[in-house]
Amino acid sequence: MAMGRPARIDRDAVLDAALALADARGLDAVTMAAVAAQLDVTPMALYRHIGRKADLLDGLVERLLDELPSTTAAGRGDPAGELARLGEAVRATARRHPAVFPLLLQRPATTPGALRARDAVCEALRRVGVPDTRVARCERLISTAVLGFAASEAGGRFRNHPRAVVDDDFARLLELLASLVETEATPA
Amino acid sequence: MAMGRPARIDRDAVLDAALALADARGLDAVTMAAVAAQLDVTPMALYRHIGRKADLLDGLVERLLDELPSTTAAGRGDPAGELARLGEAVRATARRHPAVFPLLLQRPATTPGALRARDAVCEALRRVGVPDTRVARCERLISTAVLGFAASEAGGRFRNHPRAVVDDDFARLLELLASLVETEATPA
DNA sequence: ACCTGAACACCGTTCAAGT
DNA sequence: ACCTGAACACCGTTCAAGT
Repeated sequence: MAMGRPARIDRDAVLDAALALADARGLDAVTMAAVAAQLDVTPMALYRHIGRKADLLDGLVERLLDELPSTTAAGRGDPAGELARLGEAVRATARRHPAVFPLLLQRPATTPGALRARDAVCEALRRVGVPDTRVARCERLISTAVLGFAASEAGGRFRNHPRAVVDDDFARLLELLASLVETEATPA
Repeated sequence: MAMGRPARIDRDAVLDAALALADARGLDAVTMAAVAAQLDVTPMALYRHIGRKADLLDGLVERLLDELPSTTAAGRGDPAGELARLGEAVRATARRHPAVFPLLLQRPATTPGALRARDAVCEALRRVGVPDTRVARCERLISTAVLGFAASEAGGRFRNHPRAVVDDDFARLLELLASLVETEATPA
């Protein structure tokens, strides 16, 4: 039934353009006009595909969440290994999208992408032996600490520390979280 | 030498008005026009007192940092006590200024206020027995974890968890950090 | 159905001018 | 020295109109 002319852009194309702009020139550069220009379209054309600019930003956050690791069939690894994998994936996303990343801490963890990322961590925790009653809290603590670190790094809070120092800090954080997991995984 | 007419506003008054606006109606409401209106002045009058809007935002962040606890002569308390004091102070500031708080993770920790807050933590760590060579890293880990948690809370990431759950999560985080401090404070 | 032109209210910022 | 009026380039968003 759908008739009229063929679409030149869609929601995905809009988010692609906006994310590229944010990565290259920062969040302030993500303007309706600039995004539209990348797509060879007028700013008004965007409104058919995204409700308003706030939705566009939400869409960018969702894009980052989709980059985070979902459940992999990784062997029944040790906690430290699982954590290192997760942690580096989060940092890699933060480095790819430093302008958007800090927004992750400002949205409730209830979007599809957030649930997916959360479940991946929860599943890893269960696989590693954390009892069901402890999994949720454990996940919140780990995600918050790792996100907080990565957001700090992406936001530039460690700007004047050498990379090696930041890497060592992160390694120490992961050790600390591994000790948390081990405590929780050990039957009282 | 200074002549001309008396000033009706100053930098401090501008920051007061902007912070009140941010607290009451969010960061988007902090507009040059809105801040000026609170002060019964035109928007252009603000530019003599703050360079540009970005500086105004930096000034708000500095205000929050100034609220954080500086060195107190608290007795040679245990690590857990020191951490609880610090942690609750940070969360209280986050709750007072939820719109501005997340910006804390997006500025290098090199402003006067940031240095003051950092030194307070470092001093507490030394007081509690952490050797000088370990203090800096320990402070970064603690500050990042606490700031990340508080920013998540202020930003609304835990919006749909009951307050009691969030409080328990925070208590668990402090325990974890206390174990870090204890490890560092114990001579190898 | 999808995009555009015209229009609107607002935004940050400058600069010369008033007091 | 401090504030304002006028002006500018830009911003998000609407709506009716074109195809």
